[in-house]
Amino acid sequence: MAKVTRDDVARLAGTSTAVVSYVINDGPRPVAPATRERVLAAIKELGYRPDRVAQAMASRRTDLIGLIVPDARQPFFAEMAHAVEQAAADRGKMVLVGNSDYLDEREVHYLRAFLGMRVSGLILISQGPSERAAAEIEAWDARVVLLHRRPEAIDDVAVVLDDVGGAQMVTRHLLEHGHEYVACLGGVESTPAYGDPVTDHVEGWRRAMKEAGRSTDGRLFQAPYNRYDTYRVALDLLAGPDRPPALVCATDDQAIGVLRAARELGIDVPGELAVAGFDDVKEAALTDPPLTTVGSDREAMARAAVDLVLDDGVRTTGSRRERVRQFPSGLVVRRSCGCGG
Amino acid sequence: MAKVTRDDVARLAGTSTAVVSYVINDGPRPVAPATRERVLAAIKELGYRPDRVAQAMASRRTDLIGLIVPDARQPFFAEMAHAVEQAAADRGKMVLVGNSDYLDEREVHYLRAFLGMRVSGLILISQGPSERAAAEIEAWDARVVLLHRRPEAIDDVAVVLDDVGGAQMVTRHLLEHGHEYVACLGGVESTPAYGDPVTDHVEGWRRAMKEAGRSTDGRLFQAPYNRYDTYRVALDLLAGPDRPPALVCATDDQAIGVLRAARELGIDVPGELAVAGFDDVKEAALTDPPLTTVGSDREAMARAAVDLVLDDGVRTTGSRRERVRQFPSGLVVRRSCGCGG
DNA sequence: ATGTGGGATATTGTCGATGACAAGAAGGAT
DNA sequence: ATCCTTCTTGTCATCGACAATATCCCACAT
Repeated sequence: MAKVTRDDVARLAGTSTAVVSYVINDGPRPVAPATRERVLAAIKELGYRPDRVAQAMASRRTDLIGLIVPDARQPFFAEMAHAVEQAAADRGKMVLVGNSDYLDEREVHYLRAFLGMRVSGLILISQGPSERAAAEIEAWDARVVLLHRRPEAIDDVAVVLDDVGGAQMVTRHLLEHGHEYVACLGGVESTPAYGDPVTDHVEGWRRAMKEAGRSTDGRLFQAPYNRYDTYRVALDLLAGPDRPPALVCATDDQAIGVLRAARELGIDVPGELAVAGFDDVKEAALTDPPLTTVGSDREAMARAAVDLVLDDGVRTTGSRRERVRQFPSGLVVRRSCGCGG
Repeated sequence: MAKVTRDDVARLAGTSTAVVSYVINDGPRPVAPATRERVLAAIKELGYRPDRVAQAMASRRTDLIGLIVPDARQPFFAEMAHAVEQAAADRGKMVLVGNSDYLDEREVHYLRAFLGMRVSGLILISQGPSERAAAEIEAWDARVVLLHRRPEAIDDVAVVLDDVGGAQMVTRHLLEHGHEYVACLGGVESTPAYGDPVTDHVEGWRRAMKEAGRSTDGRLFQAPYNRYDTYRVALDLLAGPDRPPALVCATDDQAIGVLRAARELGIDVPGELAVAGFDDVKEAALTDPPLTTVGSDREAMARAAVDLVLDDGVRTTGSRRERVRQFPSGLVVRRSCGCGG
């Protein structure tokens, strides 16, 4: 079956090709109702679908938004990606998702690929220092909005959470339960990265500990960002001689790994070990015990990111601070901290 | 910064535009080494990136593969999507992922969108009867490979698992543990769909029960395909008067919901209730107890799907049967069935 | 010298739409 | 009737690359 083009439609409708275009994306010129009907009928009869590639070519636009995440298999990113898709769909845009797999190289790869596809904007949940990504963005003069994480190298508009405040909040909460101290499970990055949520979580924990007059020395542990590796790390940590009485994790996924390890070792949560996570992924409500964590309005953040990337104000001037849109985080109390029952 | 086009490169390198193309995708004509060097230098100096849209326009090809899944937030689909991405990357293709959210309308939406973007092929993990999808595929004369599920309406090449055999296998295994009978937790579809894995799982369970001389009457239950809803359904099911001694679930995600409900109710697994899932998602190894399930070589299936969609033989003739590539499933024994410890 | 073969490079039509601009038609005012 | 408006519709250059075809250049055989 040969491809149906706009010319075929025009021929059948007895009009010019321009009119067909006018009907399709109503504008830029008005079309007489009768003509419109004929064109519509022809389109339906032939089963014509405009070729998006050609449209993009001619109009120099697309209704695509690129979204790059570290790993869409992780619940948090999956949920965030879904929220972005929804927000984009509400504005008639489609989202292309790329997984960087926490690799600089793949991040740049997708950046290039998406930009080459002329996406109308890019939302980036970055990883690592991202200097190469920054260079790429610069080279293309691309519209980019950073989401969730804000690498120092990339100076674009960002939509982030109050990570420090959130972590401080949970830590305080755990402290209020009367634990002698609260340990922290952070990430594995060697160099604490500026603008990194996990780094901020650690900072929040530090502040809460300090204001409570507790020392943080030797109480910060590290684990990868996924439940599987964290599970292994936690087995050691919890089986060791100085198991902390309470532990705040930088992400829910890590907390889930910890919970699993605790069960394996027969450690009662929250009786013998209080645990808290961060992110409030859907699954946090279904762990055993349900996980106390820090939540945010993910839909609102996704919407903000989409709006920023599509509307003005993205490449506005202003200090770095002013170009960051920070959302509040809220404590989600469940049972893993020792509350309720 | 104005966009750098191929013409700019040609000008700087002092050659014609065609030569630049020849260098970029070496061919179809040879280029003298010296010239190639000059072109390469010019490309680097200008930071030139070929415009993918224009390339697609002119060459009538893209290196894109569309993948439509019901919901990428579910572990199984997320893992499958990842495997497809890997397989595609190995062949130099990029994957575009769309979520149908189990809606016919969105399935067609993505089908249209991807086809309009001239993807070189489509891999479809379909849902529902998909008549509209079938019509769309027909209209575009698209290269489609069905993965995981094979709706009756769409008669394309398919890559599937031996779902019946797998379910039969686990059911037998549970039966061998000496349970009086094994109940089954299937999906919620009103009309059992042809080519649907879950329907096949139920069929496998039925066969295993029959060959063991057990009745299946009143022993088939239903729940949605995700852990959250299944958790609620399971609370009722397990708290009821005739709780089954063993339960095979149509998916791991459901089994995880069941496990959670059992814990909530204080029912020991596998002591008081043996549980098995299907899919062997990564998480199955980390549940408590670890989940006995049915696995498959996901990478091989993804590779097969990608190969089929890119190579010949896709629209080959042959009976429906012959155009289905079925992979074997294998029992993954862990502890939720009562084995080991 | 002249012809010739073939590798390297240039020219150009094409893909399928968009949208600026030109042009045509219809209706109103003078 | 003639001339403007105003509303619709048609023409065509354009987007940025590909690739078929044409052309050039030069070594080599005759």
